[in-house]
Amino acid sequence: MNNAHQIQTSVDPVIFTVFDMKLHILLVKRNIEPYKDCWALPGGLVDEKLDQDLHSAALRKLKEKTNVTTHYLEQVETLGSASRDPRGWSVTVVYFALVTVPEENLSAAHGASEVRWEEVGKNGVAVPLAFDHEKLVKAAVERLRAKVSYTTVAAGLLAEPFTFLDLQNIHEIILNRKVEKKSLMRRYESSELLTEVNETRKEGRMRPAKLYRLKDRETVHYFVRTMEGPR
Amino acid sequence: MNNAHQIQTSVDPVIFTVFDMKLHILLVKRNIEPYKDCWALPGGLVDEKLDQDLHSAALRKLKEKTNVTTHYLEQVETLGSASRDPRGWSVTVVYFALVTVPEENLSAAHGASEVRWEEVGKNGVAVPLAFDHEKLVKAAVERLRAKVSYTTVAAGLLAEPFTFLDLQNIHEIILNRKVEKKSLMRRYESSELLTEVNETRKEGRMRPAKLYRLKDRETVHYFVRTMEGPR
DNA sequence: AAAATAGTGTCTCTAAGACAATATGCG
DNA sequence: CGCATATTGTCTTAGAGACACTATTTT
Repeated sequence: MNNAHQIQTSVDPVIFTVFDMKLHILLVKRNIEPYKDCWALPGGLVDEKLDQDLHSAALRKLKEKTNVTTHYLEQVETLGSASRDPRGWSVTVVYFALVTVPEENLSAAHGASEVRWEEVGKNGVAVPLAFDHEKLVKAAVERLRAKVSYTTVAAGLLAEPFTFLDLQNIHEIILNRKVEKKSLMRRYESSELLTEVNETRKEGRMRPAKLYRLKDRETVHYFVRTMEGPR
Repeated sequence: MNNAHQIQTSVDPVIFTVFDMKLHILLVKRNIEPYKDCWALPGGLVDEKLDQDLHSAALRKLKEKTNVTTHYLEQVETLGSASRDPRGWSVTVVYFALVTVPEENLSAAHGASEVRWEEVGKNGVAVPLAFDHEKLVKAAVERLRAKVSYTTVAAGLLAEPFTFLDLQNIHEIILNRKVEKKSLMRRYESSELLTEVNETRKEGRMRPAKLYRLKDRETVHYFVRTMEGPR
């Protein structure tokens, strides 16, 4: 049992944000082989010296390749096989992260010559991705959709303060379908996670909406039922 | 970026079964350092030569250390850190597996001098475990309980054919609380996963229960609501 | 028929879906 | 005021919890 293991271990964060009424993920263009010049997730090898654990490895990747900060980071799944990387057996731990607004200062560094927010459509992203990253993205999107339909995580994507309409839009964009205004309202009321803010945003010539903040950006409420959508 | 990674990668299956009206997991006694003579999960290093991917690595461990077969194997989570193994940075992928009846012929082989089914109580197992295995067990038990409360996975633990009471017992044992007979019945009826079998089991001096089989042991039905239990 | 467990009926309750009805701020 | 959106009311429906009632064997 003393075979020196050469299994490469990496973390691959799928970083979600919403803008222009669309769900986006962050991609970087690889500038080394294999898959040079191909778009990929902003992940990379775990560094035994730098990283205390997997979670902090994922946070380090987030910080290095972008400089977004996140209020939510969750492990999705781990893929490992002999075939997923041409260089040999490899394992990657997929995370998904939610960030509010895309920062302008995305730093192209550490093996990334370019960084870009890419729209997530019905069938994932439009560009081909390196390795099995399309599969990883698919897994992360599925997890995100599932989680959004029975928790309050989606609220973490919003910049504060936000209106109820913002909240509704976020849900509809992520789930890619309409959600019932009243149902959503009831859910968030019962969660007691929102707090009204008494500022008000102008926004044109009609009744202005109330503004809300999360009492605690770290707390996620779990509901016992999933939102099913129209029958 | 060419540091030779020495991260050990292992899989640790948490193998569940139910007998004597109690939930049990399979443990092996380690016969090598570190944690020699300590009980541990029946896991071990991924073998680049033997294993095509993580899933088959988990199946191999299952087969090697025990010879149970399972109808259900699910990845739970991956833990990796510099500190969880005294020998250095390591990553382990935790799986949970459901097996029907404990087989008598547990083989003590491959680094295990003893194999044993250990009862899972309210706070995990009674014996101390090697490494961070108690944490891994806790994660697996939580996942199992969650899953049982909104899917039909529990049925996979039963030897066929089984009665409805068997099904109810399995749920109550895993969840560690009463479940409503009628609710459970409705759920399984709506899932359309069971098929009546027209044999009948004698069993003493009262009305015999209908016997069921799963139409397909691989299919798991997901409900949109969680069973909440008594209010 | 009595015992004893198996299986069903049915009432209540929670929360979601649907969508109508009001409320409110501004021009 | 009237527009346009915000917010609330409320009816319906699905499915869980509670628990009583009926059914079916065997002795």
